[in-house]
Amino acid sequence: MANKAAPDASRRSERSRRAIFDAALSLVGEVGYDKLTIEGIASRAGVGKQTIYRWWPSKAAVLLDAFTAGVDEYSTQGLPDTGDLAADLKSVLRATADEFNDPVFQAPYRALAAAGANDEELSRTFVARLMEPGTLVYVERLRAAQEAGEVAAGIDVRVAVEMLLSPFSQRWLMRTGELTYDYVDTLVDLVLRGLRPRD
Amino acid sequence: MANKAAPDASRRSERSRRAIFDAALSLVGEVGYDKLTIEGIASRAGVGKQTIYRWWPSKAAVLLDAFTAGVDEYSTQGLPDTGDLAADLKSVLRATADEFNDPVFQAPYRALAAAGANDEELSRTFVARLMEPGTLVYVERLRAAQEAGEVAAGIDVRVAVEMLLSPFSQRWLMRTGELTYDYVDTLVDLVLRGLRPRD
Amino acid sequence: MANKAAPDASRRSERSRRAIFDAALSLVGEVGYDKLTIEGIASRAGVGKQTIYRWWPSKAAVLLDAFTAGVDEYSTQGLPDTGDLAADLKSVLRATADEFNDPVFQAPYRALAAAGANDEELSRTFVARLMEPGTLVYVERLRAAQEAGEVAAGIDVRVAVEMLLSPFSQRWLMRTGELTYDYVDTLVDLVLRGLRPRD
Amino acid sequence: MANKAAPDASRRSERSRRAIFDAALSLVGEVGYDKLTIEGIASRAGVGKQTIYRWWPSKAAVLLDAFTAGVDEYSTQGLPDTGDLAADLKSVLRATADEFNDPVFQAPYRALAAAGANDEELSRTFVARLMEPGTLVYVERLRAAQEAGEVAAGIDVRVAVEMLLSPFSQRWLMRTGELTYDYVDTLVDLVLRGLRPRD
DNA sequence: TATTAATCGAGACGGTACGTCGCGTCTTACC
DNA sequence: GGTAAGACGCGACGTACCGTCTCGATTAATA
Repeated sequence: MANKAAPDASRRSERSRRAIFDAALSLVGEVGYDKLTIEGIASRAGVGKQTIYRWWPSKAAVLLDAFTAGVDEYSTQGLPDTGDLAADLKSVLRATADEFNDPVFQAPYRALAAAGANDEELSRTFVARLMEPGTLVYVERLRAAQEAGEVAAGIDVRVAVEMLLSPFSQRWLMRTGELTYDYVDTLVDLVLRGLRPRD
Repeated sequence: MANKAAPDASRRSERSRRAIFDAALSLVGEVGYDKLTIEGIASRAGVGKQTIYRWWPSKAAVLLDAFTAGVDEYSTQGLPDTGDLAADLKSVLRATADEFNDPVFQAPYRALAAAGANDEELSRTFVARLMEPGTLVYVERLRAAQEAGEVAAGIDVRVAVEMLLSPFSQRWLMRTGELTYDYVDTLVDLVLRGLRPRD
Repeated sequence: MANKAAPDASRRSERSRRAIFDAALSLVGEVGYDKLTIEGIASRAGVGKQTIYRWWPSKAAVLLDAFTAGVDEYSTQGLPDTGDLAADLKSVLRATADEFNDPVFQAPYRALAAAGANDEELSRTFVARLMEPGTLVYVERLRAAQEAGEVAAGIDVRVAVEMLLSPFSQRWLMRTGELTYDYVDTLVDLVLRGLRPRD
Repeated sequence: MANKAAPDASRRSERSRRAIFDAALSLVGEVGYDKLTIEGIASRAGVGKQTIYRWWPSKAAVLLDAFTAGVDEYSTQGLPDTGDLAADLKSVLRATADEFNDPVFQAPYRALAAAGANDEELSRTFVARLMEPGTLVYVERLRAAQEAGEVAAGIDVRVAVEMLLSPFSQRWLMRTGELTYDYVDTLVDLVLRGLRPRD
C-alpha cells in the first residue's frame, strides 16, 4: 500500500528533528499559522526542506508533533482527589484556564484545532494525542465520585465531562468570552448541580 | 482618511455577486477550504478577480457572506414554547443535528469555524452573524422558563445555554462523536437536571 | 494542438522583455551557461519567474532571443566586392575572428552552440537565426565570383563556403587553435587555391 | 598538498566501474545529456553515489571515460595507403559518416562536444582523447602524399585536414545537412583540388 | 589465514533550482 | 465607473539532484 519507500528512521538526525520543532513553535507564535511556511521552518531550523518533507506530510503535522513533544513532558498524573469534588475540579480547571490564556500556548493550539476542522485525519490525531488524555482524567475523577455516591448513579459521566469542558474550550476557541476564575467556578457549580444525587 | 476609494455600491453587479456566492459554496464543497482559491471562484463565477477583491478582503469573508446569504433565509423566529421545556429543546436540537449532519452545510461551516480560530476579526463576525442569533433564542426560551419557575432562579442562563450547545458543537467540530437523537436527548436531560429548582 | 492557452502578446511588457535580455546576457558572461538559472535571470531583471516561463520554454530560448536581439542590429549588408576575392574574404573573416575573440560575444555564443547540440529544435533556430545569414553572404560573394570566372564553374559553392567557415568555427568552438589573422589568411588562400579555374 | 586523500586505485571495484559505464551510456541514449544525472547512473548501475564521486569529478567526466572505453577498442591503425589518395580519403570518411549516423554513437558524442564548449578543461581532454587521434592519421596520410608529390609542397597539411574534417563535423553537430556518401565525395574532391601541385 | 583498513551500496543531510500555483495589484478594452 | 480578462512582481509549493556525510557489510592487500 505504501508507495513511498519509507525512509530509514534509524538514521534520522535527532538534532534536525529538534531544530524543526523549535523553529515551528517559535515561528507560529511570531507570524501566525497562515503565514507559517515549510520554507520558513526549514530556513530557521538550518535544515533542508526535504528533511521536513521526508518525515512529515504537512505543516500541520509538523506543528502537531512539535506541540505534542513540548506538552508530553507534563505526564498527566490524574486529578487530585481531596474528597471535595467541586474544589478539585475548580482547581484543575483554573490551572487549565491559565494555560489557555498563555500566548505561547495559544498560537499552536488554535492553529491545530483549526487545521483539524478541515482535515479529518489530523483531527483524529489531535484529539487522541492532545484532548483525549486530558478528558480522561476528568472522566476518572467523576467515576470515582459516582462510586462514592457524590454523583448520581445512572449519569453518563462522559457527557457530564463534555458539559464541563466543551463550554470552556468553545469560549476560548471562538473568543466568545474570557476564561476567568469566576467563569470556571460558575461552570463547575452549575454542572455539579446537575450531577448530585437527589435526596 | 480612507486611502482606498470606497467602491460605489449602487453600481454593483448583483449578477456577479450571486455568481460569486454560488461558485464559492460549490467549490468549498468540492475541493475543501484549503484548496479554495479566489482565482478558482472568479473563474467558476465567470468574473474578474478584481470584482472579488473590490468587495471582499479575503476568501474567508467571501465564504462567510456566501454562507450567511444562504442561511439568512431561515429567519430565526424563536424557539417553540409548548410549555414542555425538555421537549422544546430536544425538538430544536434534533433539527440542528440534522442540519449539522448535512454535507452541504458542513464544508463551509467547518471552514469558517476553522478560519475564525486564527483570525480574530473574522471570528467575531462569524460569531455575531451565525452563532449569536442561534444562541439567543435558547437564552430567551430559558429565561421564559426561569420566569415560569421551571428553572431555578439565580442560575446564569447564558452559562446554561453554553452547557447545552458547546458540547454539541464541539463534538461535531472535533469529530469526537456522532450527533444522534439519543445524544441530544441525553444532553438535554442532563443539563435540565441541573437547572430545575430544588424542592 | 496548442494545449497551453497562448498568452496575449499585445499586453506584454516591453520593459520586462528588455530587462530579461540584459540580465541573461550579463549573467551568462559572469557565471557561465551551466550556472545560469531562470531564477537568477528573473531576480536580476526584477521580474517574476512566471514572466519568463510565460514567454520562453527554456533558458536556452531566452538566451537565444537575448543574443539575437543584440546581434540583429548589425543588419548584415553583404560582403564587400572590391574585385579582389581573396582580399574581400580575408578582411571579413578577420573581422569575424575579432568578434569571436571578444569575451562578451563568446559566452552566449558558445552556450547556444552547445545547447543546440543536445536540442534539435533549438539547434535549428540557432542555425537559422544566427549562422545561416552569415553564411549566405559568403555564398553570394562566391557565386558572383563564379559568374565573373574567378571561381571554376561546376563547383558547389555551398560546400566551398563550408570549407572556409567550418574550420574557423570548429577551431574556436573546440579550442583547437587560435583565430589569428595568419590563420585566416592561410585558410582563405588554401580554399581559393581549390576554387580557381584550371588553365 | 593534495587535501583530498587520493583513493587507492588498487582496491577499486572493476565490476562497479564497468556497471557505471554501461549505465551512463545507456542512460544518455535514453534521456539525453541534460537529464542524465549522477543519481540516475548510480541507481541503474546498482552503485552508491559516492563510488562515482570518488573516481570522477562530474557527469561529463564519467561519460567521457565511458565513451572512450567503448571507442578505444578500435585501436586506430592509420589510414590505408593504396596509392589513390582520393579513394583512401573517401573510403575512410564514408566509414566515419556511417559511424556518426549511428544513434548509439550520437548521444554521447554530441553531449561531450557540447559540454566541452562550456568547459575548457573537459574540452581539452575531449579533443586530445577523441578528436586528435583521428585527425592525426589524416595528417600522416597527407604528409605521405606530399612526400610522394601528390600534394603540393608548401601546403600546411594541418589546415588542409581541417578543411576536410571540420565541414564534416560541423554539418553533423549543427545538423546543417546530411552526411551522405555524395557529400563526402564532393568534399574530398574539392579539398584535393586545392592540394594538387600546379603543373 | 586471519587481520585490517579502504571501498562498497545505501541513503539522510543541507542546499539550490526547478516549474507551478495563487496572491493581490495593475492595465486594457468594453459596456 | 464597474466589469471580464489576464499580465505582472512576488513568494511558497513540493520535487529532483547536487555533493557531502555517515553507516554497516564486503573485500582485497598485508601480517
